[in-house]
Amino acid sequence: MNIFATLKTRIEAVIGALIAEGLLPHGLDTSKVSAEPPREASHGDVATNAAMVLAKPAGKPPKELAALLVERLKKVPDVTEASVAGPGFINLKLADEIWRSGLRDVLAAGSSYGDSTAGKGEKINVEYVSANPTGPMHVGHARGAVVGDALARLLAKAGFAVTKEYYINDAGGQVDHVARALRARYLQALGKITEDNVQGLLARKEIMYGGDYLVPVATALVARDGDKWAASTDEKVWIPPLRDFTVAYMMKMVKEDLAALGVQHDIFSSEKALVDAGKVDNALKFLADSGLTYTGLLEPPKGKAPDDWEPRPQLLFKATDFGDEVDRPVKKSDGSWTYFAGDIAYHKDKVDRGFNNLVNVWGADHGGYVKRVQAALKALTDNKGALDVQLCQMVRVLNNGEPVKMSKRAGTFVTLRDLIDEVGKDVVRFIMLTRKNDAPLDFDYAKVMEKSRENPVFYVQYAHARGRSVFRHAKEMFPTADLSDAGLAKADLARLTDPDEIGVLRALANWPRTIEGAALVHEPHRLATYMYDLAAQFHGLWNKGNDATELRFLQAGDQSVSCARLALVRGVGLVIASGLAVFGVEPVEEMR
RNA sequence: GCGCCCGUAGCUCAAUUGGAUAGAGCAUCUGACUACGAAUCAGAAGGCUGGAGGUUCGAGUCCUUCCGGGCGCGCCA
Repeated sequence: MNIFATLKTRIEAVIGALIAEGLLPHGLDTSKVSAEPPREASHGDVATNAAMVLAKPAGKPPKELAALLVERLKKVPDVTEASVAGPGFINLKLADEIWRSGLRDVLAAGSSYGDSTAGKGEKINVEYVSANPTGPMHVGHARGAVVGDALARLLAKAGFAVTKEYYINDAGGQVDHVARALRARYLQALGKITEDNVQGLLARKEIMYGGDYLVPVATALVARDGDKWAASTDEKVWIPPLRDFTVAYMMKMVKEDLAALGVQHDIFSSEKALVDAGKVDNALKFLADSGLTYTGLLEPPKGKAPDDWEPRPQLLFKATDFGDEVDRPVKKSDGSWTYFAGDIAYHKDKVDRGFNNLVNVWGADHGGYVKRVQAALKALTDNKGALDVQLCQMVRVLNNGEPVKMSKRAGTFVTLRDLIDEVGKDVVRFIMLTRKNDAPLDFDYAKVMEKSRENPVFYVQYAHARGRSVFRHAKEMFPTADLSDAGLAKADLARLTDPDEIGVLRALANWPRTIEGAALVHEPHRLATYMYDLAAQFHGLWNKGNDATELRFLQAGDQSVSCARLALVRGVGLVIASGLAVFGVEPVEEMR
């Protein structure tokens, strides 16, 4: 248990004692009582709002209640000072020893420090990337991939049973379009048509794909099937095999790209497989049986009616019963299922697999789609299921402030591979996690490689590398000392007395609650801020040793103090490393 | 026209989920290197949190409304 949770239970015990003595009413709800580090360090180590949230139900003015609590809190173990401040906050000061014992906890837990049981082992499904198998992955996919992957790792660290999932949209018209484009490249590869012919074909409205990336696919198809698909002009003959071929090829590319990013999914779910298994029909029958679908007409969108609008009866899902703006079509007017119908089936499938807690990571252009899927999930689970959709805003790729639009490799948009080639996997991952995902992000090649405080990746990695460097020196200086985590835990930590040293220990004690908080609200980027701040404190302490040499971590004549400080350095390194692990980033041993 | 997201220092962004005097970096100004790597650090200055109402002990955060920006808006996926 972390220090703040410990203090909270002790505060609750004090309240309980006051209730038992009849000084506070029975049945007092303490669920809103908090024990948090105050923003302002001068306010002490822990602040509680107990007096303020309990004042009304207890029928006492906040200040009076606070005074009562303060008297008792002063006697609580590890509390050295308690005082009332502002409107009724109670500020506690703790003995330095509690922070030192926190450091021992870090060393004992190692890389699992900060792990939480908040998730109670509950199953949660995180679906992310889910890029259509129609072409190479681009920057936008990269952001979704990193955010989803880090969120999944974060939730796992916070005690959830996480499944990482990818939904392959391999059933709709998009993949047919790619098949048509592939056919053009295929005929070209066979020498039957020229590049000009290809461009002519690709310019046709129904063929929206066909970048150069299809050329090797066509070559591979020729290698496998020869000219088997060249003769027939009937799409029905060649679309299915070409579609399957390209989907398989594209998914292989997608998986390679994701592997290069260090992203791995547990499950790949196929839309086509859902359709073929009849799950769409089943899901919609389920809704129909619940009386949640009907055949009706939709109003045209207000203020922006399409020119060719004409009302047509369609099968609609009663999304408005579950908080959506309008009812949503599940069948096209030709009677075939809409994409939404497939998505209903897919989410039903997730529910049937035991997930009531779902997270989807989507691009911001799908924002308009959120409510209807949430409505569908509520309908499918009798309002029990929860779906959180994390929307990722655009990434602007820049180089020294100049927009980069084209890929060097693919010649069209900036691909995920471009990013990795340019700056490396770890930098891509970290930078993608420095902003909350619903805010646009600038990704500047030059800036993210800069070696300065401006660049959070560098700054955090530098702190880690500096710590490792201290240990390299320590091994020479104290060749017989036990510098393992277990050995350092036995160091005389009472030698850590400088306010800035204690300050770093306080920061380490905040790691577990940072993890829990970030996991609960699905915001992995919070860890980036934490790591940056911890790095800043560490660099500050380091530099203090430049002037005050007695504060340097290593003191040649004093192994005892050196080991205490090495324990601190190691604690910082462990926490940074465990934060980077959530981000899927390797901590570096030294900067080069 | 409707819906969703966003609006915080000159710039780029935080802010413990409703907590106290809203914090960092950059830029500006002032300092610290015969170094456990100064690739860093210490300090100064910078704010009516887009505007106006409301909810309460307490609002950047929640509600209403307006202004400004982004995304989306029947049978595309």
